[in-house]
Amino acid sequence: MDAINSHWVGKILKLGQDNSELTERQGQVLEAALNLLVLLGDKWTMTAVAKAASCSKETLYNWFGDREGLLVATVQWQAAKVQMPDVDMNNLGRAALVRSIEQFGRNLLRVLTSETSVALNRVAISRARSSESDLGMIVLQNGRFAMGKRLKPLLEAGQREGILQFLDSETAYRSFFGLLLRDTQIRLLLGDNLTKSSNEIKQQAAIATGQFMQLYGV
Amino acid sequence: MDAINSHWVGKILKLGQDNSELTERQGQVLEAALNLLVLLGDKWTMTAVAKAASCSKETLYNWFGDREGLLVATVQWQAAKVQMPDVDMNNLGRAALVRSIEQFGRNLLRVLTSETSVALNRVAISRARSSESDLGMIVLQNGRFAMGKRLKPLLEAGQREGILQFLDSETAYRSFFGLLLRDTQIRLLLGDNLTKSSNEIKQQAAIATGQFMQLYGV
DNA sequence: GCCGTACCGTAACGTACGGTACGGCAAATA
DNA sequence: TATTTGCCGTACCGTACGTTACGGTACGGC
Repeated sequence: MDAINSHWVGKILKLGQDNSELTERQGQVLEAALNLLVLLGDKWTMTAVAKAASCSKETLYNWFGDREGLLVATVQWQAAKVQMPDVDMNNLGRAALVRSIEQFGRNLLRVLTSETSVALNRVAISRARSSESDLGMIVLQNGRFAMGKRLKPLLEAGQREGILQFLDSETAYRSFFGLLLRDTQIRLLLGDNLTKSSNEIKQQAAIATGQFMQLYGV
Repeated sequence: MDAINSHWVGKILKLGQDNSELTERQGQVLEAALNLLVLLGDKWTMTAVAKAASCSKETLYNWFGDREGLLVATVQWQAAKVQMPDVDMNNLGRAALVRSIEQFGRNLLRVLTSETSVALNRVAISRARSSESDLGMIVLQNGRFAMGKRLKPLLEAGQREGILQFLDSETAYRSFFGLLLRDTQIRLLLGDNLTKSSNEIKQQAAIATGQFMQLYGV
């Protein structure tokens, strides 16, 4: 594939994390592609996307280059939709800190157990080795790492206030992640039927937060 | 696929967990298939297996039925090789209990971060939705659940001795799993380069055990 | 009105791969 | 020795899917 002269390469590369360059129609196509990814999993195909989006395959290739490009654009389209609310950093008493962490945990758990996230992680994992564009890293960047960037300042603030204690916030975050998810994510990925009601998510976030405070509270 | 009259079905179904029915030559083929799975990932193909094992495709189909059957047999072949040592249930003082848990954690962490485990989980995840034989469940059964069967009696003994306290051992096990692995497994699956040295594994198992005792010790 | 551009629908191409068929050969069986 | 069996190597078939090509339509600019 001679990518040098292709008119779409610039667009793909420029896309980066945000999708401000996308037209409304392109967004519709990506939305259809995303839904189909959740629906079909590894049977997701260019023809199917074209049909579902009511567009021609030629358009898909013009806009996104190839299958991998469409996949990446679809993943980023979803990533841009998931915006974690900023955590509340004001009036950091212990109770407020706990509330913020717990709130964060609820969001993280809700996102990572959603059908969409599971489907996206599945496809990224299945292509983790062979993919040129390293879809796995994109998913990690937009999921696991982006979350860390949100939570860690809160944890560090908690440490400054003398409420928390740890050597580095990265490790503390990883602990919280483990307490929160346990084996949930891998079981979902493997097809285990762990349906998490909104209530269970709330409860699990509360438990994890309590355990986290027990380990890292002063 | 008309499986009713196929002469191999009985063999496949009888296999179950153990592979006592396999001839030595069949074991060699599965070993080659396993190595190739680690090496090729989703590019694992019947032709490649036949070539690597120096056998004909026809033989593969005669022995294992179809691609899925060979995949399942390969996974079970690996599962039979990984035997967790039984945990030491005697003289259960607190120190001995902690030592046993930590030892268990080391093994679990070593297995689940191995290239083989990652490759197997990858292929099971990528086929989680479409697979007729539910490869994901087989992997879970032989990995996550089999481990639980080993650790839980130990935890329950610890509770009887008044060293540990929890509502049910399943939840306690899930907590330990989370503390031990954190985000390690998902990151490995997604292609993140987390090389765990034997020393780091030891250290991480110690940390997780300490935290587990902090949460569930009396 | 005419041209270029963008897009849709669909057909066609190339290839990779799951699955099958068959010839040959060597060991077991009779 | 003659026959059957089990397996290797390889050629082959059918199909699915990524990718390309092309005819047809809508539309904005000159």
